[in-house]
Amino acid sequence: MVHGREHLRRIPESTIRRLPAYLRALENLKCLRTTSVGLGEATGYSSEQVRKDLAYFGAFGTRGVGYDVRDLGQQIRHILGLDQGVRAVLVGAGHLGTALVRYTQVSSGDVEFVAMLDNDPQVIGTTIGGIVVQDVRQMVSVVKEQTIRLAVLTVPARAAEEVAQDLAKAGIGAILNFAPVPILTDQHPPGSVLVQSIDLTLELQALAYFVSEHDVFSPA
Amino acid sequence: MVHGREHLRRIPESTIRRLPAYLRALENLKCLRTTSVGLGEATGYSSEQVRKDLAYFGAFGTRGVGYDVRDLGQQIRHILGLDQGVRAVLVGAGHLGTALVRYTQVSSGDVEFVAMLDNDPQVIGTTIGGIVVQDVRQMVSVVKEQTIRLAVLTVPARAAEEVAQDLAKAGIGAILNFAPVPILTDQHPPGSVLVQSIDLTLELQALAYFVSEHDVFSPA
DNA sequence: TCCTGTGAACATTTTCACAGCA
DNA sequence: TGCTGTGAAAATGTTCACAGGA
Repeated sequence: MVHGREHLRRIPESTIRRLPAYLRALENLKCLRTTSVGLGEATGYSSEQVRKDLAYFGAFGTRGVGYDVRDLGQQIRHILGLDQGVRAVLVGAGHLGTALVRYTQVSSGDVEFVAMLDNDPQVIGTTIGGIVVQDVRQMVSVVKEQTIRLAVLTVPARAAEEVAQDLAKAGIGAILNFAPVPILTDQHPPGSVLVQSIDLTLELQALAYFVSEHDVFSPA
Repeated sequence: MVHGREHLRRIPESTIRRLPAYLRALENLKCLRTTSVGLGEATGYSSEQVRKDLAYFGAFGTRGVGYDVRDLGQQIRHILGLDQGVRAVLVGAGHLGTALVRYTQVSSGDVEFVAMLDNDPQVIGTTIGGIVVQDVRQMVSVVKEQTIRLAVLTVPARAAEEVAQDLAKAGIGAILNFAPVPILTDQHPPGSVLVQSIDLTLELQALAYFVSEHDVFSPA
């Protein structure tokens, strides 16, 4: 017989990936209450999707009324673990890395970059967005000492795998990889480090398919 | 009765999104032939997935042997429409936009940025990565005259929706949106412009969930 | 024998439809 | 009555298992 955690049905990954969008929509709302329809319109998802996603974690709404904006925001922040504060490190302080750090400092609360690393002596020691760039050879100790759980990787493709393996050894929890190459494809055990890759080239090439009007089955 | 295009079963979107990864893997291969297992290892997908994806478009392999690297590359390039050349425009020549253009000039063939736009008089007229930044007010004519089908949007959130609507009016096919806000959520007709959003803040917040060890069901 | 191509089984995700509570 | 919460149905995507040609 089941007891305790009846709620612990597996949460779909796709649900988790939508929660931050709901959170942002709530933060942008001026009013005190909203509905699943309202949240759906603000995020581009369907109202059923919103209700189902939220219901995985409990009954946050009031039937006939809707959701309390402030309370639901706190709930989602708690679910995501943002209420604990999340520390991140950027590895590769080139143009892209610099832009990304500046960018998140403006728009994202709750996840904070606490360190930047590079291997270029010209860059090490400079301050970018209020953070002093350190030598990438310090990476393992920086990650361990500051208990950093998230890494954003903006190093050249040739360096990505080695850096990723070192991050794994340092005990990082997840890597957001911008290098145009798959990393950590054979982990032991698999999945101990979560890798999420964003690859501009691949995204653009996929979009090319959808905008091209040619016949795919005509001879190459 | 069905005749002609028997092959025109619907292609899964997820298949399309993997094709560029296969293409890159093929381009990095030194040898003349490979197999679905080889392509799987190079991309991180399963060999069954590779075979199924490719088989949607025809029989490109040879049983018992595998795939011809050069030929399969050409086939995928053709399927994606890359063999026609794809022109893209960047809107928002700030730090992030600049980094992205430089980045793709290095790593991505076949999709080419042919124009950059901004609204800052200080930036308009400057040359970035060999491209002269033009006034964003020229956008519609630039897109139409150069028959640009892809746009990358790196403008501030408050400007994103307006720019996106203008891009839609100009007849753009797809937008890769980096602004932290949903765009074109109510199109008429829906789906005439394909929108793909990449939102660093949302990605980081989602990863926060997977790396946090707290109990989601404990009180907030 | 080797590796592709593919129907069938399985898994996941989304949408539908409505019961149930304020 | 209005809007949430939720099983059931539908759609989508992945893995399995093997038939079949080189």
